[in-house]
Amino acid sequence: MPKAKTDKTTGTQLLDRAISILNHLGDAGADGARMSELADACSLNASTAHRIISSLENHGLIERIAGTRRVRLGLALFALGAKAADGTGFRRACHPSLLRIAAETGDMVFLMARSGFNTVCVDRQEGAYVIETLTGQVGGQIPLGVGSAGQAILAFLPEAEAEAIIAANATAYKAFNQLSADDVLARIKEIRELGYALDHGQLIEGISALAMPIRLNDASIAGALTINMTSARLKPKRLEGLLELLQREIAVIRGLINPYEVRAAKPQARPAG
Amino acid sequence: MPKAKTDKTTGTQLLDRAISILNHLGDAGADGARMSELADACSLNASTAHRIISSLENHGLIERIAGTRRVRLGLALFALGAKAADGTGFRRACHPSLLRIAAETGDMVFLMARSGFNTVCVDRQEGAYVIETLTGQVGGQIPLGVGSAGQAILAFLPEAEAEAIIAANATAYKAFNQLSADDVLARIKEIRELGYALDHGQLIEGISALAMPIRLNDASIAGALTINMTSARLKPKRLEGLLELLQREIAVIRGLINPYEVRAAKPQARPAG
DNA sequence: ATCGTAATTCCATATTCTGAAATTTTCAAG
DNA sequence: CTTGAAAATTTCAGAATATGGAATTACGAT
Repeated sequence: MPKAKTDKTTGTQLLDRAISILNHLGDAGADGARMSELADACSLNASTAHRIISSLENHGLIERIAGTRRVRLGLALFALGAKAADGTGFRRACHPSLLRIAAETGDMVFLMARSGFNTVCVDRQEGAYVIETLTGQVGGQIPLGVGSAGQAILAFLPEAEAEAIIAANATAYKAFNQLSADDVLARIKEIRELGYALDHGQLIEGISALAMPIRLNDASIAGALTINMTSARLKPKRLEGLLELLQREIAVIRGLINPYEVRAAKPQARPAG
Repeated sequence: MPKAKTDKTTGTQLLDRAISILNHLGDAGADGARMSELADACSLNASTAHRIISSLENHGLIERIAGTRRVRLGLALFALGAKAADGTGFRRACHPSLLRIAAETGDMVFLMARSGFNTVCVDRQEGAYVIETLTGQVGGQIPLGVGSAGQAILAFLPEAEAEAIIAANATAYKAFNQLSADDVLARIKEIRELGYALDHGQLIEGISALAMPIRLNDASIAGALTINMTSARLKPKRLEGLLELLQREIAVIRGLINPYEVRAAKPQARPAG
C-alpha cells in the first residue's frame, strides 16, 4: 500500500497528519482502529492524534464504534466520496458503455482511473459471469502497474511520470505474485505498441484481463476500460472481437468527454487527426 | 444544506477550514469551483485557501479540471468514501434485505442512516418501478427530518438530541415544500406511537414513502429501511403487508448486526422485550 | 478490587499557519 | 498582437495556533 508523498507542501502539517490518519483508518477496515494504534501508525503524539481524531469526528468523517474504544471512517466521508464520484462526470459518461459491453460479452467490465500512485475502480458492471478480482468493489484500489488497467494507464502517461510511479510502487509490487518494477517496465513497452494491455493469468491464475486506455484529444489519459474473464473464455479469435468492441465504445466515450476537457488544452503538440 | 457546527473543537482550525472547503466543493457538483469562489464561500483569505487546496490536491482529495482554473473533489476522496461505506458493515448486513424487499414489492427500497444533521442514502435497490426521489443515488443526503426515513430516525433518537437537530435544521426545512420545524415535531410524535413513518405525498406530490427504523438492542438507532412508490400503489391493504415485510426484514438485520454492536452496551435502561 | 493501558484534558511554549503584499499567470477584449 | 483586469501563486515577518509533556480520568483485564 504505497502512501502518497507528503513532504513537498508547506504550511499544512496538520492537514497532512489528518489525511494520514484517514488513510490508515481506511486500511483498518470494518473493525476500525484504536486511537493509540493510529497515533503509532502515523508517528503522532497521542495528544495530537486525539485532537485531530476528535475534530474529524465532529465533522462526521470519523465515527466511534459503539461499545468499543475504536473508531472507523464515518458516513460524512462516504457522502463526500459519492459526490466525488459524480463530480468527475467520467463515470456517467462511461456507464452506458459498461452496460453494453457487459451485455454483449457476458463478462465483468470495469472502469478504472488513476488516483495518485494507484488505480481506482470507478465503476463496474457484472455480466453473466462473475469472477474474483483484485480491486473488487467500486472504490477499490491497487498500485498503478499491477493489473492490466493500471498498466494500460501507465503506458500512456508521460514517460518520466510513469517511471517515477513505477519506482515509487516498486516495493508494493512484490505483494502481487512477485511482480517487479522491471516486469512492469517491460510490459508497458509492449502495451505502448499494441495499444492495449492483456493479462493472461499472470496476476491471478486462471483469470484473464483485457484493458484499453481511454485517451483524450489532448493526449492525456482519462482511465481504462477492462474486461475480466476466466482465461478459458479468451480464445484468440474472441480477442479480436473484444478489442473491436472496446475500441468502438472508447470512441463513443471520447465523443462524450472531449467537449468538456479540451477547452483550450495546453498549446503543445496536438496529435494530428 | 445545513453545515455541521464547527465551533466546539479547539486546536484544529486548519482542519475545519479544509473540511469546509471539501464540503463546498461537494455542493459545487460536476463543474467544480474556482479557488477564489471557495475562498469567498468559506470566508478565507485567498492565500490560505490556496495553501489548503494545494495540499488537498497533493493528497488527491481534490483535483484540477484540465484546461480550466477550476477544481473538484478527487478520486482519493472517492476511494476513501468507498472504504467508509464498507467499513460500517451495516450496508453489507442489510443488502440482502433490500434485494428481497425489492423483489417482493417491485418498488424502490432504500437503506438510510444518520450522518450528523443529515440522512444519508447508504444503499438502494430498484424494483420494477423506478421513481424520482430526493436523495437519489447512494451517498445522497438531505436534512434529518425531511422525508420519512429521516423522521423515523429522529423519532427514536433521544428526545433532546432530536429537538436539537430539528432546531438546527429549521431553516433548511423551508426548501422542502415549506416544511416547518413544528411539522416535523408533530410528525415525530405520531411516528413514535406507530413505530413507522408514512409520507403520503406530502414531500413529493404523488410519491409515497414508508420508512421503518432499524433499532438495536441497546436502544440506539442504526438507520431506516424505506420503500418508495407512487401513491396510487399504496392501498390501505397493501400497507399492512409492507409493514409486516419490513418488520420481518428488520428482525433479520438485527440478528446480523447486534452481536457486533452490543458488546457491553452502556448499563442504561434497556427496553424490556 | 487492583493495576496497567488507553483516552482525555491542561497549558506554557515553539512552531506552524496566517494574510498582506508582491509577482506571475491567465484570459478576455481591443 | 497588445493591453489590462482578475485569478493564481509565492514570499515572509509576525501572531495565533497547534504542539506535546505531564497530569487526570476512564476502561477493562486479571
